[in-house]
Amino acid sequence: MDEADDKEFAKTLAKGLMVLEAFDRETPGFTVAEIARRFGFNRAVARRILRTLEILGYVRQDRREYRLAPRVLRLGYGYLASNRVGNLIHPILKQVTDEIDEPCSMGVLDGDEIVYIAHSPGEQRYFSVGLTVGSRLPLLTTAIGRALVAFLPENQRLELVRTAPLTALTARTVVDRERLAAMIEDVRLAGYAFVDNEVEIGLTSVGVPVFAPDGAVAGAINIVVNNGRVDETRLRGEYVTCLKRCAARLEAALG
Amino acid sequence: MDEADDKEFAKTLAKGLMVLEAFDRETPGFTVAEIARRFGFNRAVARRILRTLEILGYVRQDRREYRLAPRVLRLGYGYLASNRVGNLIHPILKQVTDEIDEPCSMGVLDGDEIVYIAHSPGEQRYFSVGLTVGSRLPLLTTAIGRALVAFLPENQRLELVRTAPLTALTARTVVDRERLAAMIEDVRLAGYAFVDNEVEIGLTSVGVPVFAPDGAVAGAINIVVNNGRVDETRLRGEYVTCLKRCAARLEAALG
DNA sequence: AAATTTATGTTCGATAATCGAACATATGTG
DNA sequence: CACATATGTTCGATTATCGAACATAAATTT
Repeated sequence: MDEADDKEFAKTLAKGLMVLEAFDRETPGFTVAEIARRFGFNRAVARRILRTLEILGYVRQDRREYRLAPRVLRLGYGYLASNRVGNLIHPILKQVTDEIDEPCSMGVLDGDEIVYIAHSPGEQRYFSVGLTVGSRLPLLTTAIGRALVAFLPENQRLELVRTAPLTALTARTVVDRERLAAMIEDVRLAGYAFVDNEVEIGLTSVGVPVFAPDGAVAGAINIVVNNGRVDETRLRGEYVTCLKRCAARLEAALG
Repeated sequence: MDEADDKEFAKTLAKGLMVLEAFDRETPGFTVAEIARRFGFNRAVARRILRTLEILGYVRQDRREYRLAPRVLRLGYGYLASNRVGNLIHPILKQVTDEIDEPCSMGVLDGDEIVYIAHSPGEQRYFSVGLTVGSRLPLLTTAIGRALVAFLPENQRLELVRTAPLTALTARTVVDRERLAAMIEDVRLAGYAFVDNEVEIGLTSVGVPVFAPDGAVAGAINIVVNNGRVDETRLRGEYVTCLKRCAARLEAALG
């Protein structure tokens, strides 16, 4: 973070936002002291921030512990509304799920991660990973991420391939950046990404890019399936075709 | 807002959050001056807040205009993750949509509004209103809202029936609070809410409450249909039954 | 093109918001 | 019950934030 320019940076605001982002599936609640410790704030600071957030309705206090309140959803909602996720994107993704009963999502680039902005779940029988709006995934290890990166302007693409985090989620995860660069090149030529067992053993995913009217890549969409349910030929054929049709619809709707 | 206690309230944080909430479908972008005018900030203040938000990645500047960046989704994501919206709630709602192909949502109480925390769209052919995670609806005019209010503790229920905003969205909207109180009483006895043309002419909706393990109402779920597609008997019968089954599954999963 | 209007960039002293240490009180634990 | 730990509360010191004033840039009009 480039917080160098002292006079032009509202530190209190930054701290408050840090606090809001701290809440998580693993740690849904914090006491004042926990927040203070985690961020190195003085306890009085942590307390004032939490109290402010409580007065504004973003958190609720239960005993000593503060938890997020539904009002926090307002903060992200403007983004979803601006991008017409509800009335355009989500229904179009649902068409994919209707056609082939597998979960389908749309994500956009945020820093060096993919953020899901819409998700249409398939049958819920498998797929333990809980993906929602706001879920984050690594850029270089996922089909949706590679589909997006592959169509970024060259300098940005190279930069991300060089620097984006790369952790081996499974034994099959490609962590060699040279090899990755070549794979992403292939994605650009093929027009889609195919990722097999690199995120979680047993999951295969295909992804294609979605373009903005000006030709820049705006995001990407994917389908995730359990291995064995669908063979590779069909994934690369029928499923990719379905995704591409979906991408075309999205481009038409958003254009 | 109870900003009376001077020493214990971080004003800069509050201002920053106001700014983040300002972005909208209608006004997705703001200049520094627009923000300053809207909230009565000094321009230097508005600028510093926007620059801070930009450095932190929550907004992006394009020419003079600032727009939300996908990072804002992090702020609400903790809430969704804490409540297991992705891996539990959403798949269960999808079962409803699979069974009867109509949109189904879950909402919770936020102040005197309902906020959607999960939404499973049906066929996209109709239903222009774009509902997503984070969408807000009036409490007393919607089936989902009435289903929730009806099962709140008495004092809170009466308070909300007395004070929650009540605007006539259509000619059929019930705006008489006495009558509304009686209707909500009926909802509690019947176990579900049925609302017909009060939100938008042509839409009918049914809603049922979802309870937390401690017996308190945690939220509510609904189905919305276009008039004429389904007759009232079937809505009150089959559809309500389906919703109640869904509510039971949610209660089991979250309990 | 020049003039006018409106928006933004920038600076800097004044002000009040924020900080942090220190102590008081509450809560949990062995 | 005593000890450890967490939170509530206060208040002077500090410095982050404010806002007026001016400079510059961009739109709009004549």
